[in-house]
This record gives sequence, structure tokens and C-alpha cells, in this order.
Amino acid sequence: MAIHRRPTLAAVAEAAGVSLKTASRVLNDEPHVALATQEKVRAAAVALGFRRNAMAVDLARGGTTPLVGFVTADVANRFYASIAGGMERALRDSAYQLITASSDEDPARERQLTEALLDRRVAALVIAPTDADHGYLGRELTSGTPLVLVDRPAAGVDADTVVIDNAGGVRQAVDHLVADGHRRVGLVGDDPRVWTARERHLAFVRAMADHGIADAERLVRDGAHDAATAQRSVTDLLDVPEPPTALLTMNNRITVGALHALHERRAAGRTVPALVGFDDFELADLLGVTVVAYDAAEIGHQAALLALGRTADPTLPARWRTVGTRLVVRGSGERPPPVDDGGPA
Amino acid sequence: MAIHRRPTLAAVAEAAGVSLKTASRVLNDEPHVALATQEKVRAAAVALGFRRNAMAVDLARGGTTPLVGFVTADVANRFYASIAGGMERALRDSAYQLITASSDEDPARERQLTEALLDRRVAALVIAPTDADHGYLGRELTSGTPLVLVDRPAAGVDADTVVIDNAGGVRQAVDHLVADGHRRVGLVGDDPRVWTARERHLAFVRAMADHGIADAERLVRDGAHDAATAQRSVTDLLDVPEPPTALLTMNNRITVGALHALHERRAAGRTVPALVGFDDFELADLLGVTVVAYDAAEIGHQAALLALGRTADPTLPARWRTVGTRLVVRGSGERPPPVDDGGPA
DNA sequence: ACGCGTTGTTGAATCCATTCATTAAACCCA
DNA sequence: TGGGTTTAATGAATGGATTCAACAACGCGT
Repeated sequence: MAIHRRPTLAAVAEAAGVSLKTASRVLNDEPHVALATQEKVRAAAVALGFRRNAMAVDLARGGTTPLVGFVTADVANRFYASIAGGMERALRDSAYQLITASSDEDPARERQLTEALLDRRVAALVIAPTDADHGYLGRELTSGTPLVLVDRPAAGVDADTVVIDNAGGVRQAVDHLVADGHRRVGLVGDDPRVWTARERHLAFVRAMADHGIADAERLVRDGAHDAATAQRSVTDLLDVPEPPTALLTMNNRITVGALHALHERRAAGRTVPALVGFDDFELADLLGVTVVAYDAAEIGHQAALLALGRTADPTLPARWRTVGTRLVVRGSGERPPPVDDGGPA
Repeated sequence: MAIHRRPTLAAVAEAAGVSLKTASRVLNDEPHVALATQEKVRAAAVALGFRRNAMAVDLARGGTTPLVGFVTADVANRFYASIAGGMERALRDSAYQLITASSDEDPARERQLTEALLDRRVAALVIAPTDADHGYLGRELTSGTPLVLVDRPAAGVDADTVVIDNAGGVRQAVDHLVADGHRRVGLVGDDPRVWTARERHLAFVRAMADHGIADAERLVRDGAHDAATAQRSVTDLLDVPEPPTALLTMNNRITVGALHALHERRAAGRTVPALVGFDDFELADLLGVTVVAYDAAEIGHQAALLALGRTADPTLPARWRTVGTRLVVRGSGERPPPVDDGGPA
């Protein structure tokens, strides 16, 4: 009963009593085939359970696939998943289809996956790069394959890139807190090897300086890479002399860690600083957490457009797209500083 | 400077002054090539920026790819993303690589993607099926390609399947609540077209009956498909005569909706029922929500193992794997019923 | 009956790299 | 030094389907 070997087009042609080429014509809806012949071929194809071999098709059609490859740092991460979703939707109406592979934050694996997809001749490649050097993504590797980087630019590669407006987002947060009277704002940031962490850190110091606060560095704690370490950083930061009256947490893992720390603190009857987080997250509304939000799917959307554009015209110069942020006010960012702390430090 | 057409192996062979076959030997590390020749070929390959065409390789090697395809209902959904992560890790050490495509909950698209992956001759296919009929996934379509279904079985297909222990999870929750004295437990469930929703619903009624509570159906509200509708269902359910003293919410979206409803209710100074949710979620610990948790990555892990096993031996009978659940106690599920409500109804 | 465009169908070449069968040279030892 | 084995390298066939060029057959106007 079961069909054990996939029938080839040749088998279909033979069964229908026509040439290979004629069978090919029919199954590609090409003209110049008599109706009776068409039906014979179609019947044979169905009877044999024929499915065309996409690899052979792509090979014969000039060697490129209708596939856009996406190398994500972590499939299970909501942020990258949203980017993938945005790409998927943007490609929906095109002839292209998205395939995703995950590097699990491992630079070696990222490179391996990238090369595998390139070897498979994807029409375009979108990468959410890890922090390693990406010099290998040079022209001699991609060799004309459109390349788009998302979230972070890759060191040593001049390619299309889509990033969040990190500086703008941080500035919105800082402006908001300062407008409420905060002068001592603490920053809890990610590992500075991560490009976005550095960007946000720098933007923070600049924004504070623009408000006349020069020693902002004093209240910066970098290097939190998960909720647990973030929680410790926050606890430490709140125990320094002249502690911050407001906190800026630079991604959602850190925000979650901070929430745990503040939860403990509140349980201990101590005062709790204002909090603004970078990245929105589920239940942030329920918890009343003010955040700098952005549309992750939009990053994917833009990336897909850039990739598509470049498949159409590979000679385009490298382009750079920025996805905007917005401040979502929910309460945690609107706690004013204690009155005796409001003045200049 | 830029290389505009990828060099073929033939080009490398020519540049090195050897035959095609010899070049192939070298680049596949096959024996019987003089060291000097090897070096010539390698040099030529590097100089030309040669990358072997994976499609041609797979075609020549018998037509199968080292790829396992995963058709997910929604890339951006945390649950499916975790499954993908689990598969990825399970395949890490094998010769296979995972590629993912998203159907965005659209049955037509799911079928299209499935066929596209099949046409690409993936070594195995894992599908998180939508609720549509999957009769099309019969032998004549997959034609020997190993097929694994995750989270839900597919109607009309006898294939390897990995599911959560839905009945066991529901029973844990019910037992827990009943042990605390609850007799009137409300169920807020997903659209009954979803298999898991039906499973959990049935298990609930059975578990309640086993505790001598026969009219459990009275407090069941099905059909919530997102947080907003779930919120309304909960609000309605708590306003019936003899309302539930405890709530069971059947997935994380519904739990979130319920939390919103309970939040409002508490803000209005009204009493709040106990709550146990199916599915764990981020911040559930912070919010003190008791849940029935399970390891989504484990589903992917099992699925990958089944797929791998079947590529090794396609004649295996269809197997069924169940991933266990555990109750995570965090407070919301341990609110006892009001004293005047505790007795038999 | 001739010329000409259209329709139906075909065989061969192509895509890229692999496997199979073979030839040619080098090497070992009696 | 001749027979046998190992090593080096090659040409042709294979995989599945496409594109290109060419060839009959057909209709039609004149």
C-alpha cells in the first residue's frame, strides 16, 4: 500500500506515455499541451503520488531557492521570535518563504548555520548576530547573497541593518524621570560586550549630561545577563550612599530581576525607587511597569523589505533602518523622588 | 572585486588543473589524492571563494537532506518557541539540522508549508497541527517521510505524537483545590475546537466527579481564545448564583485574562477566588500564581528523538509520548473557600 | 499546392556535485 | 623481473527537473 520510493517526473511521463518535457510542461502550467495530454499526465501524477523535487527544480532554475534564511540567536527568546513573526508576515505575499535556524547564542554555531544556509543558496540571509566578530561575513563568503543584520550591527561588515532607536528610547526614559524631579538615576545594564548594551549606556550618560547631571556613571551597573544577576545589581545599587531615586533597566530580563528586588524591598517596608524598563513584556500592564516599548515585529518587517529589495537589486548601497520607541506610562516610572532628595545632589 | 557568480566545483578543478572528480575527492577528504594535488585544489577553492552547493550534494547523495522541518502554528508563541528550542538541542549532536516555518495558525498555510518542506525532501517533519483536518497527511503525501505531531494529535493520521499529560495536569489542579475544601470550581477553557481544550475539559469533569461533584459542567466556560475574552468569561462566571470559590484557567493567555479580572475585582474590594492556571508563565512567581507547569522544551526533545528514530527505521509502529506536568504552588491556588461556602453545595 | 504562423512534442544540453567503473602509474616481494 | 596490490587520477553515468533548439503536424489564406 505504502509508496516507498518517490516517483520521478520521468516515471510520471512514462506512465502517461509522453516525454519528460511534456510532463514538465503540464505540471508547470505551461502552454502548448493538448488538453487530453494534460489530463493523462495529471492523472498519472496523482496515481503515482508524484511530488516534484524542489531541490532539483531550484538547481535547474539557476541555483537559487525561494527561501529567506533567518539565523536567530535564540529561538525561544520572545524578542527574536517576534522579529521572525514580522519577517514571516512581510514575506507572506512575496514568492519567498522564511526558514529559521537558531544559533543558541553560540558564535561558532551561528557561523556554521550561516554557512549551511548560504550553501543551500537561500535568496537572502537575515542574521541576529551574536557579539563575536563577523568579519567572516565578507563579500567572499556571501558572494552576492543579500545580507541583513537585525538588532545589532556586525563588526566589520558593511551590510543592511535594522536596529531599535536605542538612544532615542533611553532619552525618552531619562527625560521622563528627570521631568518628575529625579536627579539620581541608576542604570542596570546588560553585558557591555553586547552592542545594544553599550549603545544604551552611552545614550544614558549623554542624556543625563544634557540635563546637567555629569556624574551619571556613578550609578551605572553593567554586566547583568539574567534576572538573578540583575536582582543582585539592583540590591547593591540601592544600598550605596546617595542611592538612586529612579532606576532604568535596560532589557526585559533585567527589568524582571529588578522587580524581584523591589518586591523584596517593599516587603521589608523600605521605600522603592521609580522604575522604567527598556523592552515591554507580558503582564507589564498588570504590574504597572512603565516601559520604553517598540515593535519587534516591525524590525522583522523592515529586515524582510531590505532583503527583498536587495534580491531585486544587489547593487544597492548598504542601508540602515531604525525602529522607533515609545514610552508607555503605567505607574512605576511616575513615583516622584522623596522630597528631601529632589534638589541638586 | 566582488565575486558575482559562485564558482562551481568544475571551475575549481579547472583552476587547479585536475579533474572534477579529483577536486571532489579533495574537498570531501576522501583518500587517494597526492598531497601536492590536495594543496593545489584547496588553494584554488579558497582563491575562487568556492562553496559547495548543498542542493546538488543532497541530490547526488540520494535525494534526502540532513534537515528536520518543523511547522509551527505561531513562531512568536512562547510555547512553540520552547518546543523548537528543545528540538534544536536534541538535534545538536546529530547530523541533522532544524529548520522552522510558521503557519500563523492558518490551516491552508500549514498545508502549503508542509508540502514545501516535503518537496524539499526533509529527513523528517514535525508539525504542531492547527485544528483543521489533517487527513491529507496520509501515506501518499508523506510517502515514507517520518512525521511527528506535537501538542495535539492530527485527526485522521496515525503518526508519532508527543503531547502533554493534559488529564494528569488537570487532575493535579483539581485534587489540590478540593483538598483545600473547594467544592465549586470554575473552569475557563479555550475554544473547544482545540484538542487540548477538549481534553482538559473532559479531564476536569471526570476529576470533579471522582470527588463526588457531579454538576461540574455548570461552572465551565469554554471558548476563550485570548486574554480579553477570558477576562469577560471570568467576570461572568463569578457573578452567577453560587459562584465558584476557585478557578482553573486552561492556558496562559486565559490565566492572564483571569488575573486582570481578579485584579479589578480586588480593586473593587470584592473577594477573589483561588486560581490555578495551566501553563507556567514569566513572572508567575512574582505574581504568586499557582500553576500546572510542564517542560515545553521536553516536548520538542521527545519529538526530535521520535523523528530521528524513525529516520533510522521507518517501519516502526506509530508511537505516543506524554510529557508530565507538576503543580507549582505559589499562593493563588491556596486561598481556601469562604467558610460559609466550604460545605457541600 | 505553397508559404507561414501556431500548436504539440521531443531529444539533448544544463544545473552541480556525487558515485561507479576504469585506466595508468607506482610499489612490493618473491 | 614479472605478477599482484596499492595509489592516483579520470571519464562517464547518476540524481531530478529545467531550458533551449528543433522537428512534425496542423490550419488557413490564396
